[in-house]
Amino acid sequence: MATGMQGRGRVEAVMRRLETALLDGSLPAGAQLPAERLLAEQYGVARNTVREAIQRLAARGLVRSRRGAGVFVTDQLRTGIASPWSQLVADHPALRDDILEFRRVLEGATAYFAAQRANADERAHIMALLTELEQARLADDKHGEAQADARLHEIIAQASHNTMFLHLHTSVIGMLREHITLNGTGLRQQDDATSHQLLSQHRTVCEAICASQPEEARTAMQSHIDFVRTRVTREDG
Amino acid sequence: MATGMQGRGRVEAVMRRLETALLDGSLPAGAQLPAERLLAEQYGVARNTVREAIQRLAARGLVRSRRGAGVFVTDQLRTGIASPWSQLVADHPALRDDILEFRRVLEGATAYFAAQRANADERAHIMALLTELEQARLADDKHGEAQADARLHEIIAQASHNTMFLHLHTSVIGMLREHITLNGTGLRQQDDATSHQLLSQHRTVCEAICASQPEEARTAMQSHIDFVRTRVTREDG
DNA sequence: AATCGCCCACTGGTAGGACCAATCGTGCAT
DNA sequence: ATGCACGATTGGTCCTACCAGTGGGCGATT
Repeated sequence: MATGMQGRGRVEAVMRRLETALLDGSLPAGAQLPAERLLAEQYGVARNTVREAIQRLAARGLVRSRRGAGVFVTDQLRTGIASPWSQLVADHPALRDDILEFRRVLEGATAYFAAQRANADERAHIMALLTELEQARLADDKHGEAQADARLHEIIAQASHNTMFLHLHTSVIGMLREHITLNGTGLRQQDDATSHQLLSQHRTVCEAICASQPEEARTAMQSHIDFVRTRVTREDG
Repeated sequence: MATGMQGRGRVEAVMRRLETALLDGSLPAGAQLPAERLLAEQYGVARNTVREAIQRLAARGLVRSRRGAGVFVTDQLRTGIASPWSQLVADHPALRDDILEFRRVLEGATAYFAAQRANADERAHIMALLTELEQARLADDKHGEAQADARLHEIIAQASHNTMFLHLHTSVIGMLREHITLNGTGLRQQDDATSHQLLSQHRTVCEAICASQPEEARTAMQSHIDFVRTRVTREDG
């Protein structure tokens, strides 16, 4: 053993060394790691240990290994740390269906209670966001459209005046959005027809909420989610 | 090799299988995974492969391994969604209303999907727990009654075949139960009349589920939650 | 000489063995 | 009944061997 690496947690020790190399720039993005056999010899550990350390880094998206070629550093340091769910969502497409199914129930109930309890300010805010969404669509601003969409659902969750719905909304839907932006499996509203339908659905939901019609708000929101679901489930990996 | 696991990505295949077990509840939080040697034999792969898969799960915080003891499932999936709540619900009892309102929606939908998708085993399990609940009541076994009640709701959540409902159930409802038992604000069934009504409600829910009547199951479950809500909100402070 | 194609060294991926060290239940001795 | 020692079990590490893509270099072809 060339190095003074102690017996407790050799895998973690190797992983930390590699992490350090990633952070201090000695292993920049795109670089190729030394061969596993070489790393094992350099660190004075077995190749198994090196492999397990690399597996842990790969699980966090820091490196990516290609059989026959080598292990390469990704640029995931910028994209931030993903929650444990996002990886699960990526690996298990069935989970996406479950989430969308849950979202249908959750957002339906959220719209229901929002229609029941939204105050004047919140209604005004909702309508403002709706017009903002409308203008973003007219301006063909996809990014602003998505942003306004997110904020609209957010304020509706807030208007439900239920902490559970609000928090679950931000965490679950945020998780789903994270997955979408990470993997690029966008339900992308590239075509104008889809975009227009989405806008129309949003308008129906908002009007129902502002007219204090809970049942209508729920069914409108659920129809909206159903529409999104049809757009997202037909592809898949 | 025992299983038909192809040569491409055996580590990932093992990891997915374990993830699936984590998601569908067959490996609940705190449970111990089978021994690595056993998993290797079961999956028809080398122990190295199993270890590397476990390392990847450990890197995401889904499991934690203790030398000499075993590999254990963490509650990362639950805390990822429900983390700040257990403290908040203790500090702000008003949240309980929000939780009960949410629970009404959640368990209603859970019963709905359970009635839609429960298989024969799960239906049998549900009915078995129902009779168990019945006998616990006849024996005046309050503790056993509460236990059977919890397990009944749990298996219903499992029968919904939606991982989101299952995990939210175990986290949110579990948290609520914990809070209830801790603070002693037991809604429960001091008087026989209440206990009898609860049992009757449970029977209605179970029968609707086993008869594949989603709408009836949902309304029955929501009536049940409403009943619980009236019993819990009038007391305490 | 330029180009194409094959081959082999190198890479990660998997297998299966052996041994060490921490843990925990069991049964014996007190 | 209590406490201690032992051993079976488990994860941690090491080793060797072999399989399977990758890619570059070398030779044959044009």
